[in-house]
Amino acid sequence: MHGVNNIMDKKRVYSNYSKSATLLLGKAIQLGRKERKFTMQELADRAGISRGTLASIEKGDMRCEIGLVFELASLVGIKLFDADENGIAMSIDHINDKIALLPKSIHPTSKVIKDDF
Amino acid sequence: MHGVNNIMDKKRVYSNYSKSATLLLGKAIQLGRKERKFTMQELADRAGISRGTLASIEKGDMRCEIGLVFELASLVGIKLFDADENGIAMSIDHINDKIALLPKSIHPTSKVIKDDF
DNA sequence: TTGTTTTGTGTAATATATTGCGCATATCAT
DNA sequence: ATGATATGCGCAATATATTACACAAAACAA
Repeated sequence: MHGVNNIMDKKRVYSNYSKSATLLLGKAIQLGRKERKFTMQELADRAGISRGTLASIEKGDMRCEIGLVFELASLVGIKLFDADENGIAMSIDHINDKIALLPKSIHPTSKVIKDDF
Repeated sequence: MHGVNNIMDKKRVYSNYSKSATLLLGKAIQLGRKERKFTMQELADRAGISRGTLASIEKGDMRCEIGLVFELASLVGIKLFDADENGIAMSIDHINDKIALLPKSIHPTSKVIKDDF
């Protein structure tokens, strides 16, 4: 059960930026689906999810699994990240390289050093 | 409870593309966090989530809420959608305009018309 | 090295998402 | 207009994520 009334149901707070991003992605999925003449049921079946979940995602629901959203985006041909020919795997390596150059754990005293320039 | 053994725990299937995208985003969040000298606990507190969830997200867990992932990305300064790229980077209004031009519901017979060119 | 803090990992309890269903409404093809 | 299908939405049951906690190991500062 949720709260005693609907007002108490929401727990988290999201920034407008991430809300817009989620809504945009949902709308893009809906657009891609319609461009390809997929029924909500058809696309949901292809993604292995229920029609209701697809509806939530297209409406920009923040609480859906990121895996489902990205999978749907992939199914309707949305390029999630602008990557070069080698794809995003290469970007992951690149990010790993940059992470390797940073300290593996962050300690409180090291915070001061950063912002002096 | 999950399955009797770990083999049965996984239920969904994801494409390599969306797996890479999720991992890339998690790594980018980790990189942004370290660049800003944030402890995992600090960033988790700012996002209002637990340290364990942040760890899952940074590892590229597909089953986390998209709202949390996007919120974290926003907190460490990741631009989720490049403004003028052709991928997802359309405005919500623009996408709504394009959706309005398409039929509001998809019917089976209309499917044939699409793929003739 | 020594002490301190971060990080990695696992667990049970709780919170929440997802599902499958039914029904009403809207939309489309004819 | 009529029939057929898609969509919107609410519900209870189930599946899953998230949390809080504890512990060990690794990383860092001095």
